[in-house]
Amino acid sequence: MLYAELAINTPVEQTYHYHVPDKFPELKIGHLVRVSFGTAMQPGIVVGLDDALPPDLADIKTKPVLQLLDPKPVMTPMHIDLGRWMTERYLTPIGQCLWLMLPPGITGTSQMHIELLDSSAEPGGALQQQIVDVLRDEGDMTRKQLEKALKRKKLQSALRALEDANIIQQEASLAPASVRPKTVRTATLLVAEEDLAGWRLSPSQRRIIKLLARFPQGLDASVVYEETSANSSTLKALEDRGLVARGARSVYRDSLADRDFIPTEQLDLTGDQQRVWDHIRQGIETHRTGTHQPNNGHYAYLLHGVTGSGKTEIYLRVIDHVLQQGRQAIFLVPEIALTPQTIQRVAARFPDQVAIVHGSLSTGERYDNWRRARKGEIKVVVGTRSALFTPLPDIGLIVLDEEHDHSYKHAPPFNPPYYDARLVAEQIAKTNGATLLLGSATPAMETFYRAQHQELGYLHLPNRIIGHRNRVEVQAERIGQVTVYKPGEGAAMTADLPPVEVVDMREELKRGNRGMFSHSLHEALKQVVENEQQAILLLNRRGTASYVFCRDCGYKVECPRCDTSMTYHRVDEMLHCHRCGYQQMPPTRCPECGSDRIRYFGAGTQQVESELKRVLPEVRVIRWDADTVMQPDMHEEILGQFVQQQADVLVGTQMIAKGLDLPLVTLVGVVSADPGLALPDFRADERAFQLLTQVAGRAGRGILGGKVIIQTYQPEHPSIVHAAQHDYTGFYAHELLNRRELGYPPFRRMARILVQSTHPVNVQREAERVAETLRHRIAKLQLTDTTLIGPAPCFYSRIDRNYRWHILIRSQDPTRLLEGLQVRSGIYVDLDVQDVL
DNA sequence: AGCACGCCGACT
DNA sequence: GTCGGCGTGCTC
Repeated sequence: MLYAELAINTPVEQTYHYHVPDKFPELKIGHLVRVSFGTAMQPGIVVGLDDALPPDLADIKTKPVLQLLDPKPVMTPMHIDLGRWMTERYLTPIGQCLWLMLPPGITGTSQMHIELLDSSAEPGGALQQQIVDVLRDEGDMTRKQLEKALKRKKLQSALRALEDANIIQQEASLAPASVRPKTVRTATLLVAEEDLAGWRLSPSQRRIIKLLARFPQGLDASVVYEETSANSSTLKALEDRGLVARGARSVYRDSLADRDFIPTEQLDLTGDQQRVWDHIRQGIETHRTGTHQPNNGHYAYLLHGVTGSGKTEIYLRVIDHVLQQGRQAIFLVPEIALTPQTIQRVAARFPDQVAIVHGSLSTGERYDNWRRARKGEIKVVVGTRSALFTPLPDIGLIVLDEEHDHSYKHAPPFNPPYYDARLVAEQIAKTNGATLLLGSATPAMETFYRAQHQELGYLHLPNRIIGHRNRVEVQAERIGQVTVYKPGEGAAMTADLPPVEVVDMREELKRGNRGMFSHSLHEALKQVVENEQQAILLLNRRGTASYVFCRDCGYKVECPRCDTSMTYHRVDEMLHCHRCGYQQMPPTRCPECGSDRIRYFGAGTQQVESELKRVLPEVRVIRWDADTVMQPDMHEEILGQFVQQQADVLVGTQMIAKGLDLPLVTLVGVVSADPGLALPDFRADERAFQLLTQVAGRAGRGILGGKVIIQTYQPEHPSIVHAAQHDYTGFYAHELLNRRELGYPPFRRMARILVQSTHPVNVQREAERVAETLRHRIAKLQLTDTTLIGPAPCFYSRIDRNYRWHILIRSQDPTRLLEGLQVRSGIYVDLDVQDVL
């Protein structure tokens, strides 16, 4: 007898064994099947096949595999191994780890159907009687429907009593998948056009025939309607007369299908790029020939390159190389909407081979991308962290661009496992003999540390490229200016990073300037506008909020669900909560004292815009932040407007610091660098440094050069000092000392237990209970290197009605402490925490 | 996650 | 005496 070991999507760590009836001779590892599990009907993934049961299960009687839900395996053995690895690393049940890799909607959920057997029954008990009445009036239904009809849950015991009395029967079934292949209607002409000479046909019927005659293979009905302005009844009429056959065609939902990318060729490499590329290529060759030592060998690299140093061209070269070997590549970016230029470049270099995978796709699009990838029809997947799990048959390369970005961490309020895409990518690379490239201008502390310790190959691109000498000269002539840049190696022109001026706002205050802009920044902005160049103004407002408050009594409008200040949005004239999305009308009178002197205060982009217009009345401004971007596609629109010089100044928050290439920007101003420096997060300084360095890199990417002005009240802060000097290694060395002293990553791992509850008392009690358990275990297991911080309220102490407490754990191996820990709902265990706010 | 089993208060 | 509360343990 053949037995299948299945992973079921339940919060249970173990797998379950079922026997395989003879009618499934083709059953393979990775197949999705339907089985009875407990009282439910569940989908399961085959993770093992064997002729015998494991010895400890020898005298168990197995249930059968009931159905094959997809003729093809839904994942490769590599992906199953990856799931097992995640189970161990993140202490998350195998089922949940594997389901993470499936497109949503591919399986339905278990449903309990209730059938009334004896409609004349008079059961004891009011509830039982109600159930019988409802079933008699409305017919058989599912458990969910019954709960809804009776407006109550907890029907368990009543239903069981009814079943015992043979009044009803309950049967579990698996609901059908909510996502399916899409089909479109087609039409094909069945006769020759000339044979219809004597037929009486309406004008629209004639138009259809005429059109279809040109396409003997048939056309999509939608095209027919569009071209002939006929409708389906006309087509139906033709079908009824036997002239046209209507059919259906299976299509892929493809969000890229109606976008054009102008194919581009490879660029010549600079000397630096050539060295990096040679290094990677040699690595791939050695790897493929098997002489490679996987553990200290460098199939995994940190590509450390300043902004504009040409990392993307390296990525494209490696992708191309891997595709030529017949393998596929995954290219991850932090956020699709914020990196349109990068995506554009990848899509243009590999036309018709790229799919884009991210969270805002419809389930249909995700399903179709997934199916195409599984069939080997996609060569390059570009996407956010979840794209890592695309079932490509033979992954040869994984790129993580801007690898320091925190969006590579999967974290609550999503479902576990709380994986780090950098580590998962490395695991895939390791098991699949693939190359891993982690690229950044400001690598995460952990990543650089690992590169220093030879766990990752270190590749460096220290120079910014402005362009080819020819192009630069042509451009300079056109603009009528001499470029400030110098020729580098080969044909490339390279540039120094822009000079950074740090303005001490305390001095400005002393000189009587109480405005938002220092004298320096004001002058620089004026210059930019006069010279018809462009500027970016960054508002670092991580962890800060603006206020709507009463001038008379000081009352502040707070979100009733989060206890954070609400922000006024001019777009819809509403107050918004940035944590949970709650909205309300702005008060016209103070709810506390009745005063009508309600004021809006805070360093929002709106305030920057108004102030800018006050000091430079002729300036044209575009704001780019979460308030102006209502839909995801507005990112590209805003960016497009700025690129086309419809504005002089782009004002925005963190998101403007990402990988934008804006050649006309000659000035970057950081309005205030200070928020974010004082946050209770051990990565706060690192984040601030990264943000400032990244945004500074936006200046002077064209031939015009540029400069950066950082306004701050803490000019001596290490994050600011080092960012101002573009000094990554200096910052790294300084921060590493801190981390070592405090036992933070990379010296120990940092785990976090987050406790959420709508009851402030419960949440504290629960957090203290968990902490007590942990202290107990630390003592019992003698985990001398493990220390707890907390329990304490989180920085964001309430989000969306939930009060939040946490416990932070510093440990060489938090797994030992946390494995087997009972976590009830509302408790989230994150073993590699990024954000601790 | 569901669901069954099991042991204690408030209802007929 | 039963209904139903949720604590504990199991699902091949």
